[in-house]
Amino acid sequence: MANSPRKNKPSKSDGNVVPLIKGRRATSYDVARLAGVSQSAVSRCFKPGASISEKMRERVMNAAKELEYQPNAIARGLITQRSNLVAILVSGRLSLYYPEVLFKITEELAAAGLQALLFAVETEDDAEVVIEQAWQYQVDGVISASHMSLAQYKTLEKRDIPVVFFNRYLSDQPNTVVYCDPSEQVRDVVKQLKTLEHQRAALIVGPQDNMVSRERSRMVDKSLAEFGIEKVCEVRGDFSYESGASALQEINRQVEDRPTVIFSINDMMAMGCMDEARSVLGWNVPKDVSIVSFDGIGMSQFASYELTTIRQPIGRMSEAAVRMITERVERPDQSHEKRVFEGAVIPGGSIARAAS
Amino acid sequence: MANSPRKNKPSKSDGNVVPLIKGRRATSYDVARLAGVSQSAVSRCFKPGASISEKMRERVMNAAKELEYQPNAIARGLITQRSNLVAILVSGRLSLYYPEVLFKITEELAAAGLQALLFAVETEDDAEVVIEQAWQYQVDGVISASHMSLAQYKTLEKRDIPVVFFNRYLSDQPNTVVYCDPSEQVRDVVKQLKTLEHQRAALIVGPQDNMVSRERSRMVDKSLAEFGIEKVCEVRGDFSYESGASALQEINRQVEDRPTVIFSINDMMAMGCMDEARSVLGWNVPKDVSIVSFDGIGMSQFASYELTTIRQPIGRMSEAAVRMITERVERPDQSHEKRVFEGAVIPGGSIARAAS
DNA sequence: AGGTCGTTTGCATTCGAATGCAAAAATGCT
DNA sequence: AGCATTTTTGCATTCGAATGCAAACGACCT
Repeated sequence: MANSPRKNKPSKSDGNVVPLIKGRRATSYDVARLAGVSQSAVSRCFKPGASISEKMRERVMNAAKELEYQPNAIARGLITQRSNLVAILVSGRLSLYYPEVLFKITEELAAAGLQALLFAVETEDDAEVVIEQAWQYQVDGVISASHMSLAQYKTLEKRDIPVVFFNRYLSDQPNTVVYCDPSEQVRDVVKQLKTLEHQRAALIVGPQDNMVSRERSRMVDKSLAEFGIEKVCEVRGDFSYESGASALQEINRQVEDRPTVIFSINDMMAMGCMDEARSVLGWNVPKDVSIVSFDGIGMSQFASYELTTIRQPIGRMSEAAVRMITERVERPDQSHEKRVFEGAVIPGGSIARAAS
Repeated sequence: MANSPRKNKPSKSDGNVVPLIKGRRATSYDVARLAGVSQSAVSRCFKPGASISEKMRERVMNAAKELEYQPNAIARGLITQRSNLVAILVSGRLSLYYPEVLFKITEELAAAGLQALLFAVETEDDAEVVIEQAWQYQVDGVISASHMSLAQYKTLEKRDIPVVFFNRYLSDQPNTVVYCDPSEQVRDVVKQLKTLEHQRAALIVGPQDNMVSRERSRMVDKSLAEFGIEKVCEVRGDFSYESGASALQEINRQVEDRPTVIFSINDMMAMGCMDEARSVLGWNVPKDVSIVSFDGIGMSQFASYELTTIRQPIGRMSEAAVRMITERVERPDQSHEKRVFEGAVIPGGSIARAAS
């Protein structure tokens, strides 16, 4: 018999079709009934590579179009044990600096048939909550661009949810990471500063618990030592424009002999610092002091700033993150991997020969 | 009998518990078995307001904790017909200007027990695809901060999916909207410009199909007319910094008599314009030319720019959008509503008495 | 026509939680 | 204690699609 509308057929007599019962969306059963085939057939039509004859596919697809049928991803997820959802964990800060990253990642995920489930994480407690929520939604993977503790990571690992860290990683722990290592570029820049006769450097770093900040400052320290440039002080900011401005004041307070160059761990603080130098302290950048920073965000190249900065290839990094998560969703046994990209120096107008 | 592990009880004899079969997550049945209760009881424990005794709740919760049980939101969604997912449609542009909006919306949604499913929309064709995907995921609602055609909106409406437009709306169509109407502030600013003896204004607008741009330029035109300031030209940009810079060149080309004030439909172009004026044309802002813009994004207040701009209260707008979508998810018959916020003038240093 | 092999199709079951209904337990009242 | 009433609990079914298995079909060959 062609029509078994539901398991228990309520009325076997009527074969007339209600196109779309007001308020209820069409299911595969509705399509099957209209096309006069089984529900399995409908299901198979929407699964690429399934065994279906051309004739049947056409019949089903016509019925599907008529009823505006689209398979229910929720029901599919339940039976296949694959939600096709990927959790994206972002903190306010990151999304502020790299809006493009989010957009790019979403786009790329969609191209791979995955959806981005966005989670806002500000504190470590947030992360706790968010990880449970992601687990409830059966996400197939996590891209983490926010803070995550080792315990939290272990939880995800135990639950067999692959995690890709974006621009951070857990040390002493095998994990999958997209990262930018600008140490070569730092060395290049410092070398250049040496030839420009710089002698004293100040450093503006980010929050203590931030890994990117720690790594970058380590690189700066190392290269300064190598080329014999003295580090006169180090002050801490929170990555924001305002904190860059006050960092400069702090530097000015701590050091009697003005540094010849200031390194900022990110562009935003560098911009705050530069503006403060020019409009409050009345220093000329780069004549009185040079500024170098990290990130290469769009506005660092605005004519008012033209920072000399070390860019991260975030487009390629986003791509890599998505590729890595999809690979691991397909094959959960995939081994861990670190993809480390080089930075690139954007030569701007913010460095010059040291003032004598 | 206490233990019926599945519908067809395979072994009624054994009561010993496998804590967590490797690789399989605990289900409500597992918890029920461990606690020695029915699956329904477990389900009720996780539903606020359900009829459950204190004693039972405790027993179940202990078992749940032991098994690290969290209800499966996918399965729940299937039976309740509520996914608790809200689609957020963003275009690259918007997310670039208001990264905070996304973050804020996600946070607020989470507070209301909803999750943000992010979709990247660049073209109208993207919107088509995205709407189908959202439909597949049974989203309970849509917040649209990107382009959407009338037909696309009608599709969603027919499917009973509530839509909240963020900073845009469909005219001649009842719809639910969060919007900013800065006409009062435009008038105030123009009035002030009049007292500063400005006579000639140029206008930098955005893409033709962009509603916000059209509305804002309409307001500017109206106020200029009211106060008798001549509009000497109008050039088109694409909201980007670069296009603001080239817009200024275009203005300079088109008009022999330099305008006394330039209106830019958004901050980003205003910044491009300002930089171009200062560093390429060698004009002094605000002495030679004043600049006024819209948005009030963070960097418009950086010391290098200090734009006089008309801010949108995006924090409150994000909140309102979330409130409105949750209301409509709870009660789909809720009538349409427009929430219009006022703008706020941020008095910056980019305007001055007109050059004579 | 009959037989073999490969392809299509349908049947029945499954995923995990929610819920209407009825049975059971707890409570209140005389 | 006995009965009425309320609260708790369990049973059985449901949501919508996917899939292993077996039956039906078709193509091809002798």
